[in-house]
Amino acid sequence: MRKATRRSRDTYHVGNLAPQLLTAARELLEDAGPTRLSLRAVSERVGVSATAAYHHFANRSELLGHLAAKGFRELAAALRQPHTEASPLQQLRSACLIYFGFARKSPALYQLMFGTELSHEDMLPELTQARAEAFGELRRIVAGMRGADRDSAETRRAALAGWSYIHGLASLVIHEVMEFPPGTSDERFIDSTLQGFALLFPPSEDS
Amino acid sequence: MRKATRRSRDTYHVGNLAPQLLTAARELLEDAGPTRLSLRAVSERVGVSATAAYHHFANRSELLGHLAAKGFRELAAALRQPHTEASPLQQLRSACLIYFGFARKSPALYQLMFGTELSHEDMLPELTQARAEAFGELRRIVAGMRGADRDSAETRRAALAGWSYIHGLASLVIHEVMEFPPGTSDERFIDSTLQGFALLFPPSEDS
DNA sequence: ACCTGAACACCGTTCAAGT
DNA sequence: ACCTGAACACCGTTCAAGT
Repeated sequence: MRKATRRSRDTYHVGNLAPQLLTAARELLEDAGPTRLSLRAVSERVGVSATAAYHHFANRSELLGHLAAKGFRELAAALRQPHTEASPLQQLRSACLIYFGFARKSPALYQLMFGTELSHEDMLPELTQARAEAFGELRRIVAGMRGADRDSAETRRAALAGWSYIHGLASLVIHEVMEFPPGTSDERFIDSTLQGFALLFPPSEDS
Repeated sequence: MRKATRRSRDTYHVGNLAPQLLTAARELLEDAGPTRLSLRAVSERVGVSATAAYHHFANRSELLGHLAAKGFRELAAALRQPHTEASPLQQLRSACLIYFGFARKSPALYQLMFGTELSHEDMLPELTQARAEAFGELRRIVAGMRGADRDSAETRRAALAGWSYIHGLASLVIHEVMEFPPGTSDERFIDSTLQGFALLFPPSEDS
């Protein structure tokens, strides 16, 4: 007989509850958004009591922090492409596309990574490091473009400028502040705004 | 005798509850952050019942929407400076400083304006318009810099690129993704990242 | 017209208790 | 060691009722 009830004992003391909670949270994240993602809903999805999570995470913030850290690691991995021997501008374009695509594919995760939900007080070391790793990839790309040292102050500045630009653009689009032009590809959109920059910083044509 | 109790009847039927709620919300916003700002706390601060707000706003989202709209109007006003007859780059620098200063002075308001808390479904027309107004100021500034038409496609692209950059930079700083270098002025910081851009887009020095 | 109080369905989090 | 259930202090929101 033994009906498989909802509160199945299959998930009692399984031993790997933490990763299960994380993947459940990740699944719910894109539907609920980072603000409305609730610990209770995550627990219920796994089939576990509402308080079980507290034996694996200090609180909701910490679970979210692990989720964000995973996001930064994925972003870093996506950016860790082979050195294509293309022109500097092509490399910049390519990195922008990867970054922009990541944000567009997982907007809620991206919002979590860069948003208000992360309690900045007790930051997970894991998260701080994953974030630094992602920024490191940006520096590596920029250094390659310029044929310069990855850790020089100039490269850092250039990478921060690039990061600001692409993060701002992705942010404006996924928060629907700017409408993403319907019927346009990511490629065309990135190219268009990259052109916009050239207009903003005229390559010393007159004067 | 007539003690002035907390639930004072002074605030019963005053007639201007809506603006009072708005200013109370604005006051609480920077302490609580956009995510944790609660309608109940706002009502309590005004000295009114928890449900009174529903006679003036459809729900929490709408109140937040009005707050954000006010923020965009303030930002637009700050940007609406007289045309200083300076070099294009000086004008860009000046606009960036104003924008960056706004975000740094009211980080929670800025996060609300560009964040997840705004239910994008039923957007207030007021908010959409105030936002467009702010972007209009950016376009005006960029058009002035380039000596071009404010509504041309090129100016729009350049303005969007500029907006992406400064929004990204402000966003990274106020969300504490990038540490704002301690002991540095906004001026120095903006100049430094603006230089970073020059490095990213080399002014055609070598072929 | 404008506001209140009780009520409902949610939250995060704690704590004693169970296995 | 790992999980549960009851409980607490919060939420947003509704609705009938008061002025």
